[in-house]
This record gives sequence, C-alpha cells and structure tokens, in this order.
Amino acid sequence: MARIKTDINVSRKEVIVAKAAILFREKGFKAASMRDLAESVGVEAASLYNHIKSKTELLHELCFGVANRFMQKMEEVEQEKIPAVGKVEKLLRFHINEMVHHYEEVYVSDREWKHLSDPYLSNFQNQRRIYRKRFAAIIEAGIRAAEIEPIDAPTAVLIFLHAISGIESWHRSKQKISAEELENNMITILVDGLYPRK
Amino acid sequence: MARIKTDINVSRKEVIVAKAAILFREKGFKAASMRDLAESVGVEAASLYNHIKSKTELLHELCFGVANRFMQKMEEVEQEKIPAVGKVEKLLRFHINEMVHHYEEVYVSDREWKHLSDPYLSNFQNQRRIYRKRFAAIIEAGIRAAEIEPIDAPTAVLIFLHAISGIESWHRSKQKISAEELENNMITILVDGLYPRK
DNA sequence: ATTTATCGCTAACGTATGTTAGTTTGTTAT
DNA sequence: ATAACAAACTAACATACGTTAGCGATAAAT
Repeated sequence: MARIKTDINVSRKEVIVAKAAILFREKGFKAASMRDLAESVGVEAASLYNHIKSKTELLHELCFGVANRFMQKMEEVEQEKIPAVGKVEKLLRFHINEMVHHYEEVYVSDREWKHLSDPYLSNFQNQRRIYRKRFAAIIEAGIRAAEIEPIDAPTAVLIFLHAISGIESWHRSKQKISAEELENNMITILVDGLYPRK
Repeated sequence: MARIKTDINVSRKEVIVAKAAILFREKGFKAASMRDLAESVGVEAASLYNHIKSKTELLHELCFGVANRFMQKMEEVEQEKIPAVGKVEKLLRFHINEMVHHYEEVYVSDREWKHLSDPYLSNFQNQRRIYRKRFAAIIEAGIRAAEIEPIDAPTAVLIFLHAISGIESWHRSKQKISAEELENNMITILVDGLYPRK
C-alpha cells in the first residue's frame, strides 16, 4: 500500500500542503482537483482526508503561512533605526527573496486568496490592507525627512508589491539571469527612483 | 419572455462577453459558472448558447481582444521618431489607461489566460513573449543611445508590466486618488528611474 | 397576414468534483 | 504475539457544471 513519504520532522500534512502549493500555482485553486493532488502525492483522493479537513484548509494554510512571514518581517524592519530608504530596501529584498525561494506559496497566496471564505477571507484582506498601510507609512516618513522624493506613497507601495510579483515571469523564462542579478536589478530600478533628484 | 437588451450596433454576443469579463474578474474563470453568467445577463443558462459556442470562447474573445489592442499600439509607437524614453512613456500611459478604463477585460486577459486551451494557449503565450521582447528592445536601444540608465531590459519590462497590473488594487481601494493623478504618479515613479544619474 | 428566422425556455445528460463511510493494511507499543 | 493506532483503500453520494435537444414565443421579412 502506498504511503506518503516523510522526512523526519515533516508531517504528512506538510507534504500535502507543499504539493498543493505547486498544484494550485500551476492550475489555480479551483481548477486543481483533490484527485490531481492525490496523484501528485501518490495516494488516493479519499486518503488525503486522514490528514486535512478540506480543500479550503490547504488554501488557509498557504495564505496565512505567507502572510505571517511578511507581517513578522514588517515588525522587524519597523523597529530598526535606519533611514526610510534602507527600510524600504530591506522589505523589497525580503519580498524578492520570498518570491524567488518560496515561489509556489507566495504566488498562490497572492493570486488565489479570493477563494478563501469568511471569516478567513476578511481576516486575510485586513492583514493585507494593514501591511500596505504600514509600508506606505515608512515611505511617508521618508518623504517628511526629505530622504525620499515626494510621491504618492500608496501608489508607490502598489507598484512595488506588484512589480515583485512579476518574478513569476522570471521563473517561467528560459534564459534566466541569476537570482542575485535579478534581485540587484530590481532594487536598482525600484529604489533609485526614490531618492530626491539633483 | 426575457430578452437580452442591446443598444443599436451592439450584438447580444458582445453583451454576454462584457458581462463575462466582469464575472471572470470577480470570481475567476473556473469559479464563474455559466449559470452565474446567465443570471447576470438576465436569461437562462442554455439560452446563452444561441450566441456563443462555449465558455472558453468567451475567454478567447477577451484575451485576444486585449492582446490585439496592445500589439497595435506597439506597432504604432515603434514607428514614431522620438527618443526611447518617450516611447516607453507612451506605452506605459497606454497600459495605464487600458487598465483604468477597460479594467475587467485587461485584468481577465492578464490573470486567466492559463485556462485557454491549445492552439489558443500557445498562440497567446507567443504574442505575449513577442510583445515583451519588443518592449525590451526599445529600452535596449535607449541604453545604447545613452538616453537610459544601463539596466537589465527584460527585468525592467517585467517590472513595468506587473507594476501597472497593480492598478487592480487602486480600483478596489476606498479612497481613490483620481485617474489622472494615478497615471502621473505611476509615470513619475517608473520613468524617473530610467534617466541616467548625474 | 403569413412565413421565416431569431431567441429564449424547460428538461435532461454526462461528467467531474469534494467529501464521507466503512474496511483493510501497515506500524508501533506492550 | 497481540492490541491499538495511524493511514491507506474501495465504494459511493450529493452536488454543480458545461452543454445539447427540442419546443414555444417573439420579432422581422414578405
């Protein structure tokens, strides 16, 4: 009988969640079936329910896993005593790294959260809104301190976050530049526009 | 008996496609059912098939409608005799305007094209790849002419296109700045990073 | 007014999906 | 060796979906 292989300290549920991330990214949450997932795990569909409560639970797990990591980083960066541009750069580098190294989860969390259902949905949307507000606050502080060109902070945040989600295309592209090159290029393009001109 | 209302010069099919765009954006292609669509059109699900061949045809219609508009604009801009930065700015403004004024279609085309099936899928992916190549070529020409800071052009394109798709968040946000403000803010942030420093 | 084509309706089919129930197999602890 | 538990299996259910067939109603053309 086929058993889900687990390394030590990795629960079977975690294996399933990880495979779900890959599948949800490939096909989208709705289009990915539990039978697909079962196959990719190497087991029958019904067997999955020995480890998880529902398909939606997998999405919760993924979305809030990612959201929590980002919130924690925000907390950390806010408390550093460095100029605003430095904080922005740290956050951006974190985003880029997450997108490069935890591609599947971050991507799914970003594009499929709509399929969460209340109360998780509202909860997630809230966290997202708050995160962006705090990001914008950092930029606004930088503007007040004349470290940053006067721009509309919410618009800047929106640009940054979505620009980074473009790393999806990088993952798919054939002739990839290296991850470090990518990171530095992105930082150059995004951050250099922030400094005051002249 | 309920009839689909049409203004003059607007076919019933076009009405359906337009409603489909709204629905596909809200729920995603897979999650939006033909019965949902029928309701939003004010008719029974089966009746839709007097005007369309399949659900997927609606997606074709939307994706290639958008893709063609972008390709045409690219053609137009390429042939202008202006500096590269000007071309980039024109393309970006076009993108922004499309995203602001034809939100639903552009959004759906951008996020749901994965659900196209061959040969449409490959076709669409090709067009997309080519579009980006040509965009990158404009930037590279600008770099060679020393009009643009030396950056990785494909990365820049990727950032631009995804940054603009962030207008989605603007549409959803409560306290919107005006469309013109948004456009100018985005151009400032994105284009000003392009000019050579010092 | 009568014909013709267009459009919408009801009913239904076949398939795919998430999930449950009940059972069997394999692993772990006594 | 055996009891107890975990994890897999088979079978099935209820539902939702895209789509087709066939018929009635409405509008357009003669």
